[in-house]
Parts: sequence; C-alpha cells; structure tokens
Amino acid sequence: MAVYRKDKPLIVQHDFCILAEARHPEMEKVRAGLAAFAELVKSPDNIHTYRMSSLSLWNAAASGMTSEEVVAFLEEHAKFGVPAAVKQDIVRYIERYGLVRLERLGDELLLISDDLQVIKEMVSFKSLRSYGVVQTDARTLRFSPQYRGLLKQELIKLGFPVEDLAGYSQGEALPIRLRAGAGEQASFELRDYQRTAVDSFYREGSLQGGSGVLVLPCGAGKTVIGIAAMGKLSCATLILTTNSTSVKQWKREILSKTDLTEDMVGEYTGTVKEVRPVTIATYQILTYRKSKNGPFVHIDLFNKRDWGLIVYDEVHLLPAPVFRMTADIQATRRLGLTATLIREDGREEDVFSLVGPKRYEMPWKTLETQGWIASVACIELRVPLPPQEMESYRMAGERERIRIASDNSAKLKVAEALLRRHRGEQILLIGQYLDQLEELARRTGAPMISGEMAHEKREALYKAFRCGELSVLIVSKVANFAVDLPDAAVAIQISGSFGSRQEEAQRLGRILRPKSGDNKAYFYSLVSSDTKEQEFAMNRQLFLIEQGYSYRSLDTQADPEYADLIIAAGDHSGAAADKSERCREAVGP
DNA sequence: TGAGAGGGAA
DNA sequence: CTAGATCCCTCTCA
Repeated sequence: MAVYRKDKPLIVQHDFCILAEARHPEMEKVRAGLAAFAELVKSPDNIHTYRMSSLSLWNAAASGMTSEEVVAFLEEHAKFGVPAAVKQDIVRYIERYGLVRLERLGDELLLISDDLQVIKEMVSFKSLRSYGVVQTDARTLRFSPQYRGLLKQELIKLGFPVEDLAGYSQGEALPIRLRAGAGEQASFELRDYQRTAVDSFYREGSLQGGSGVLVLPCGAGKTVIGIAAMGKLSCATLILTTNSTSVKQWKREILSKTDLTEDMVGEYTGTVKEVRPVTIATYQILTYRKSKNGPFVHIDLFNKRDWGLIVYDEVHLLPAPVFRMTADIQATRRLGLTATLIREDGREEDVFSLVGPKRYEMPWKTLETQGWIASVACIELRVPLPPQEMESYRMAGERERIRIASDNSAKLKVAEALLRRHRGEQILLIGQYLDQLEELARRTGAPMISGEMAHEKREALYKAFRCGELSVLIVSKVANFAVDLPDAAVAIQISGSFGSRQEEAQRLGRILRPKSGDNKAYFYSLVSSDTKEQEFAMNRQLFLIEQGYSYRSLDTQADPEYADLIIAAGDHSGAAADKSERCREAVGP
C-alpha cells in the first residue's frame, strides 16, 4: 500500500475512475495530462470524476503514449498511489493496441500477432469466419482486402484495436504547393502546433501515418491543417463537410492558400455537381437516397476519381451511412478533423477503426496560454423561475418542464442587465426557442437571425456586426452551424438543447478569436435554478471543464459584483425595483 | 435557366 | 428528447 500523500490532487479507484480535487493548485497542470487518456464524466463543484475506458486508453496509445507514461503520471499525482490491479489493467489495455496488426502481402491482407494466444482467440471468434479469415500459421491470419474496414470494426468490438499497417494507394497525383513564406500577399505560415499536427498524421516514411484524427479547438485552424496535409501528399483529394457554407469556405481557403486554380477545385452539393481533382462535398449528398432503403444515389463519388486522400471535416458529425461507405475504402488515406471526439450517438469506436485513431490533440487551454485564442470567463447564472412559472413547472410533466425551465421569463431581464453591463462590446445572444428569442428581440431591439431568414439577409447582418455597426445579435440554432458567424467578445446563452456538450463547445467557440487589449471574453449561461435545466447544464459543461474551463456559478445570493444581474433575476419579488435602478447606475454603461 | 416553395430525411 | 436547422430532391413559374 502506497503512502498517503495529502498534497496530491488525484485518487485512483479500482473501478477505473479517477477522482480529482477540482480546486487543487496542481490541477491546472494535471488536467491536460489526464484528458489525454481519460474522460471527464462528472463535475460537481469540488470533486471531478474522470474515467478511463478502453477507447480513451487506445487513443492515448495511438497518439504515442505508453502504459509506463500513463501509470507514472497517475503515480505522481495520486494521493494513495495506483492500485496494482488498475496498473495491470492499464498496461493490458494499452498493449492491446498494436497487439494485432494488419499488413499487406500481395493481394491479400494479414492479421499478425506475436502473441500466439491472441491468434488462437481470434480463430475462435465466429464472426470473423464470415469474413473469410483463414489461418496460415501460428501467428498469422489471412483475408481479402475488401473486409479491411469491417474486420477492424468487428475486432475493436471484441477488444482488439488493430494497428493498420497495410498501407495506402497513392491515388491520382496532383502537385499542391502552399503559398507559404512571409512577405507575399496571400501567403501564410503554419504555426508550430499546426505543423506538428500535420506531421503526426503524415509520418513520413512510416506506415503508421496516413489515417487518423486530429483534435483541435475551434479557431485553431483546422482547415489550414487539412490544406497542409493535402500539400504533403499532393494527390487528388475529396473533402467531406457538414454544410454548403463550409463547402464554400474550404474552396476559398484552398484557392487562397495553395497554387491550385479555380478549375482544379470543385463543389459537389445539391446545386453544383463538379468532380475535380480537389472536390468538396457535403455529408448529406452522400447519404441521399430516393426512397427509404433505396441505394445511395451519389455513392459513386468515391469512385469518380482515384482519390489519394479523403478529408472528414467535423468527424464527430459523420453520419452513419458514411461509416459504411468508409469501411469499403480503407486503402485510401483518411484525415479526420474535429474539435472533439465525443459523438452524441456514442459511435466513437467506429471513428477509431474506420477513419483512424487520434494522432494529435491540442488542449484548448494550451492554445489560450500561447495566446492563439482568447481567454474566456465562463459564468453560469442561476435564475429562479418567477413564482407563477414555478407553479406550472411543478404541475407539468417531464417534457413540459424542460420547456418551462428554458423559457423562464426572468432570463430576459437578466439578459438585458448583461447587455447593459457589456454595453459597447460585441455581444451574441444565443437561444434554442424561437418564441423566446423573438421576445428578446422585441425588448432589446436587436435583430434576430433564425433558419427562416434568407442567407443574403443573414450575411448583411453578419457584416454589420463584424464591422461594429451592430453590437448585439440574437441567433437561434443557426449559431451551431454557421461557419461565417462573426466572432464576438461576449456570448450569452439563454437556452440550449438537452445536455449537448458539442453545442456548448460550439457556442463558446464563437468568442475565441483573440481580443485586443487584455484578450478576455465572456461566456454567460442562463439556467433556471432548482429545475431539470440545472442538471442539463452540468452535462453540457463537461467537455469544456475537461478542457480546463471553470464555470463560476452565481445564484440569488448577493454577490456585489453581479448585484445588477441578481436583482434583475429577482425582480418579480417586487421589492427590488428601486434598488435595481441604483445598481444599474452603479455598474454604469 | 434560375429562383422559390414544398416535402422528406436524419 | 423536443424544436429547430439544414440539405437534397422535385415541381412550378417566369
């Protein structure tokens, strides 16, 4: 039994959970290390719970971490050391990655393991026989290349994350030169971390590169990294992304940052269908079928050219059918880009086996420390429901309750107080329900953008906001998708969808561009106190807390700094009316 | 030929 | 797990 070291922040439990003292002075440093191989699952105020999973350990292994490093890290920071059984399991899991590897022999693929027991075990799996897997010797199994993806997918479910060393087809060659170097007009310089990210995907002269996922925060330049990867490989490239605005953005960036000309870069969407050496398509066009269960109309896009690289933008949103298609093209290099490996549908394992394992991850806080993104203060404001609304909340059924809590009318007052507090700054008000946002628009006079508004009109508002002509913009869920929404200094989310960690991250991403002066931005989250919404908020915040953001919670207890907000929130009590006037004055414009 | 509305999908 | 946003197709109208 290890000695008790009171001054350490972690407790490693037998169940693979790690408890962390959130306020411990060492935590700021420890957090990033922990996030490399464990996932945050709970984050009440003082003790955060992390959990190691097979997948989180395999991703750590794939990005170069050894079991010794993981164990040493835990030992260094744990109060009671690491239980021997847990140590063993960490080693066992991490060593599973690479225990079975996939190699090429002529027209066939081989599954190889130096551990004869493993081969025996695999032979016993019935599901593998349907892929025509045949044993050739004590340490080798043989199968046809067409099953490369399906087999990896199946094997990870059985607990064997295969290391794929079977290599790739080169694809059609296409010289792509970056307009890099200082001085020239349209040139750009890769940042250090961007270069590291590209290199950890590409891995010159090694079969270990060529497929995988790079995880970088919003605003870290994922597009630039994708383009740099294209430059390294210089081959025909298919880029898949989430919407048509993003398609256009990729095209613009490619044209401005490489020497490729317009006729080499095509769009493949609902309106335009060009197949060119570099083609950018939406995920949706690939998943389109005429009838339910009919064939995918545009699946041919994968074979229309001899692609040497496929880029999966926002890989956490990759739709299920595209996984199936990707299983069939495992000989093509694949690059996944995302801000988070979390998928709300839980198919992280498929990303691992079909697109590739994590090759690189840049923690948000590191980027902040280096000054590439703004430093954000996250503040959760707990707003009580007015008595009448609380009454209906209590009477309502589960589903209605969510709506009532989100629609809390007192939030409008708090939002207005926040607008006063941040007057003169660029502010985004983000919400989930159109009624609520319309009401807010009526009261504040700020324009509101929802999905209904024509793109042209939206762009005009974006433009006014970007140049400072307009300082407050109300946006609906369009904020989750619009890549061209301008950056702001303050974001106020007034309601959000059920516990979506992605959405929270996306919204915070709206204020990350470095700010002049102190480089500070504010992220406010309005949550109805003592309701379901408070639980949802906790879940929503998990990912960002894992990234080192801490939410300051303020409720109706007097906090002099936020007196105006708290009074606004409690306004319905009647007594606060004149006090609130004074406080507004005190805070000033 | 293109814009715009409507429907279905995930 | 709603409400909301998006995309793709097809049809109609000029």
